Amino acid sequence: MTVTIFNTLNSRKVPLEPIEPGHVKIYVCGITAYDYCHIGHARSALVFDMIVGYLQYLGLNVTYIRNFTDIDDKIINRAQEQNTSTIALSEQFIHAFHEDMAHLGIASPTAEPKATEHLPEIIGMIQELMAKGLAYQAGSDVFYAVEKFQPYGILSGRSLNEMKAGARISINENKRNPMDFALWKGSKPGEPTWESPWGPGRPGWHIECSAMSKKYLGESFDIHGGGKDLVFPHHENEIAQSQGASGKTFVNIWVHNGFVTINDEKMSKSLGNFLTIRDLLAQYQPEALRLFVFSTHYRNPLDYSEAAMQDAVTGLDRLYTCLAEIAQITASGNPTAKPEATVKEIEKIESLTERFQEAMNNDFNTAQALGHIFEIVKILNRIKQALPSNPATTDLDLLRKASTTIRELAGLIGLLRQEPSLYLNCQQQKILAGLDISKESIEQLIQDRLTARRQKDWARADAIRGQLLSHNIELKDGANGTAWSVKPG
RNA sequence: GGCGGCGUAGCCAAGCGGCUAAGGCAGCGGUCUGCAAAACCGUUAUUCAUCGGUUCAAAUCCGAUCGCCGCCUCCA
Repeated sequence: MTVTIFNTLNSRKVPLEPIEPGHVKIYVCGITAYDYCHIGHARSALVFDMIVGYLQYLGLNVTYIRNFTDIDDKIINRAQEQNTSTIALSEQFIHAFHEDMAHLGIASPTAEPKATEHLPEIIGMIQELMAKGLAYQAGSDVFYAVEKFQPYGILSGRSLNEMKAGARISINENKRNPMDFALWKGSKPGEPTWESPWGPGRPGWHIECSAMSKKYLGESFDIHGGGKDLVFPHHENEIAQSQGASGKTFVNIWVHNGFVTINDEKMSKSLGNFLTIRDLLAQYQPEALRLFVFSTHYRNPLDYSEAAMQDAVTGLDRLYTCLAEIAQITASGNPTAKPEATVKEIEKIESLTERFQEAMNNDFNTAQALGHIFEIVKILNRIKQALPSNPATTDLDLLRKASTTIRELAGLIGLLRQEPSLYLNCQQQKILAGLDISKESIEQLIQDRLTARRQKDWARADAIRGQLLSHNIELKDGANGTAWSVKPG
């Protein structure tokens, strides 16, 4: 079975058929490096990390390019505000980005080219476009003549006429058509500049991706990705540039991930609901974020809320708890005992890999794939709970094998990569750090309560339990004494 | 105004022509417990925004209506 992917170009799921058999080439628009990355950037990075990882799992060779925009208006403005250079600023945030990616457990792409390191390629492509009559110089700027590129609008499904009707086009006297966009911008005083045939200036935003994708992946390649907001104008313009220059199909499949909202509002600094990856990871495990992100299909909108994250944390704990408990089973197994697992359950468990792949092959349906995993966890828990003291060998084998499979598959989307018992311990440790009561006091109170319980002084025992609960400490009386944990939320 | 998307249980979310409408969270019932908590099990939509239509068959296709959202300006 082959992978099918939703293609923005024709709004259809299409089979992935690499141009070069067995080798997938993918380009994803990365960040503009002028600030810390937010949860929306995280989603995009996670989604393409998942896609690349899954394709590799299928045995495909993947060349994955993700660029940095390290020169543009926002960077120039921010650098001026902070009295620093554009280079220093972009370097700072590229570094921060790498840190964030590492914390999220995102694998490095094959290459991460920067716009400023590809000026010769950029200038070369602009010259090519001018030679073909697709671009023109106006003053110190160079513009792309969108009317000259017949398919303009093919990706975003709009025609130039429709767009002209819209009132939101910036007016620029130098443009022949208001929709024309800058390939090269003549620099104003104080701005970083590069020499060019049109005088000192800098590249427009879109041309860098055309130039760099060509350099690293060739004139035609398999997948181009990015956030939904990049469809127009960025990706539309890339098509105009690359296809205009080469005369060949630029990209076969366009993949766009949906947006992240916060409490149903678009993230924006003015609304004060701007959440950076750092903010988030200060509070939650990276894997909890992944579970949250991948619980929704990548093309659908994703609404962030504390409650949603808490759900993800709870879900992750559930998965790890199941694995940890299976790992703790020490029984060696009775070859003649009657198995607990039913035929139906065994079938479900054994078809997990197949069903997981089926979901993933269908436009990377991680939500469904995760659903399959949770379903198996439920079955494993049932079997585990029903196990007698001397359990059947077949049951133990089944549990252990399934456990391995679950970790393998979940690992493909970056989940359950930690040792289950370590994960659970770590959760506890982290929580401990935030307590307003010391570990010693907790344990002393537990001892006091134990004494009371021995004397069957239930009133006192319950009072102590209530006291600890007021500090958010929950007690769990078990066969091996009393354990405690911090109440979530 | 133009283009596109969405509306499935209390919440989140798969399913996109035909097996019992996945799964998670919360709730409830149970096991356990001195009582709890935790853990685990079980359970929770005759119905998929509304109204029509196509079909032997629709949450899934078509049309209309209502309600959300995104893009059209920098944006993942």
